[in-house]
Amino acid sequence: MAEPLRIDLDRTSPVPLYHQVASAIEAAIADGRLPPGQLLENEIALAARLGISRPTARQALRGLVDQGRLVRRRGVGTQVAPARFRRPVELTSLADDLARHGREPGTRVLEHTVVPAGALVAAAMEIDEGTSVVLIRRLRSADDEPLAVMTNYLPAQIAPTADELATTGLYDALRHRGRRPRTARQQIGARLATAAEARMLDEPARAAVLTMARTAWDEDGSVIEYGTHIYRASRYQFDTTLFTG
Amino acid sequence: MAEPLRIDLDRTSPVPLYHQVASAIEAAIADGRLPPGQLLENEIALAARLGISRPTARQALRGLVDQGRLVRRRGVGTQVAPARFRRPVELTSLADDLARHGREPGTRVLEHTVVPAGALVAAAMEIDEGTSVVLIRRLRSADDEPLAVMTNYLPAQIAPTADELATTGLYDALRHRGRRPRTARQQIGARLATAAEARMLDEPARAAVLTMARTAWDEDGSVIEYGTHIYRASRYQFDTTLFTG
DNA sequence: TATGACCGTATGTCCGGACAAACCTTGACA
DNA sequence: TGTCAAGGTTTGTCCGGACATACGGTCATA
Repeated sequence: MAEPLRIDLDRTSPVPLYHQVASAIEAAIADGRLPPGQLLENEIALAARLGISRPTARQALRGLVDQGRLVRRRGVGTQVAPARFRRPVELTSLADDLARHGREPGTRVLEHTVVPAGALVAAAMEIDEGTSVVLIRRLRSADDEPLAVMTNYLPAQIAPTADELATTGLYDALRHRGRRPRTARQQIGARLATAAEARMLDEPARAAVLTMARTAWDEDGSVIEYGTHIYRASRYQFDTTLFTG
Repeated sequence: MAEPLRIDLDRTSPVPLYHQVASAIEAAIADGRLPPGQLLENEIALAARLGISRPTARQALRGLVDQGRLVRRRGVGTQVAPARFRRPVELTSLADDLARHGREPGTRVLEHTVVPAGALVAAAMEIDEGTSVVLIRRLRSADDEPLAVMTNYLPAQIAPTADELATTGLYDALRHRGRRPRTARQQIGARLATAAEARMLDEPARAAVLTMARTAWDEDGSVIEYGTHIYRASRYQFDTTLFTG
């Protein structure tokens, strides 16, 4: 322990105390003030210093341990976890991926219509065949280079407008409507591009493309989105980190 | 609430009370005594009935909520979550995938040699260039149909023998040596098969193949395996489920 | 010098209580 | 009949305390 991390608490804020503490520590880890392996002060000292109870301090630390940002050992203390054990917190969207690599996302909305759900779409969305859904097809790009063609189906009452999608990602728009994805199932495969796809993506004929089909559910367990996407395999790959129980 | 779930606690056991409670509820969910959507009795009643304090009851329930087995809403109560919220537990291997679909895995070991690590392999395995590693190349099949060509690099001291690999999966062999993978990072992409690859996989020339590069670490943070794999896109796709924190 | 017992430290488990906030239902009123 | 306010229910947050258990180092002893 060099010097203890400074944490300002606001007891008038509606944000719970434990969350304020956790956010402060998380931020310190993220920007390097707390490097991997760094030992934190112990719970008792932390609680005393901040003027909170030990259970509250523990609640803050436990959340960070659950995210894999801290590791704790009895008799030893609490330290910052190695970077590779930290689990991602959000379902990533293409916009997030690009932003992380410092690339500029772009969107051209190719189609935005209401259609009756076909058999496949209805099954994926867990609705009756023929129910009206909004179909959105977008050409996504990074630094003005075409990257993917995305086809999404959404329940009519939560679908973003074409204007929204031109400036923001689909998941951001959904979050803005208070529908936060909680679970998603995705299937990743590959095939050869059709002539039309190759043209749109600026690829040679019969190039390999990555395919991804994804269904996303919110916390109520209802489907908020189903999409089938095609990515240029020459410019994009899926990068995931997995953890054991 | 039909009838309350019967839970027997053993206060002399070294197993914490909250864990005994959580296990009992988890088992009841697993075998269907508590179906999805079922409302549990409230925390206070549960604690009183079992003779434990409310914080202890909450700790049990919180663990199950974190695993996605229960959902709670203030003013409403605690319910068993929809089935799809239950998280998968393990890093999956090909053998696991095939077993889940009831297909018979097969392995032909094409190569099993000691080689000095090249620049790419050394970087991925976090070792010095030129260090001796074991290279293993296998042709994997399902129901006698070729499915993938897998190339793995392992630290020499933990590498399974060719005989082991003929009958069991790589991860099983590593687990058998006490090296359990804890984290893995994988990159999934696609490209066209080379002529030799197409021949091995029984695919037409210039077919699309899925590529996967994976690095796995154990609980100490040391690399236990690095592999680059090629899958027949016509017969295989990656199926993953994602969750938000 | 090597080894084992001891002890301080830090987290793990558990208890009891109090108030706040969100949710649903009910009933009164327009 | 429709709507809004009130109240009861349930989980969320926070406090204070107590003892248990695992870890690591130190010190005394063989």
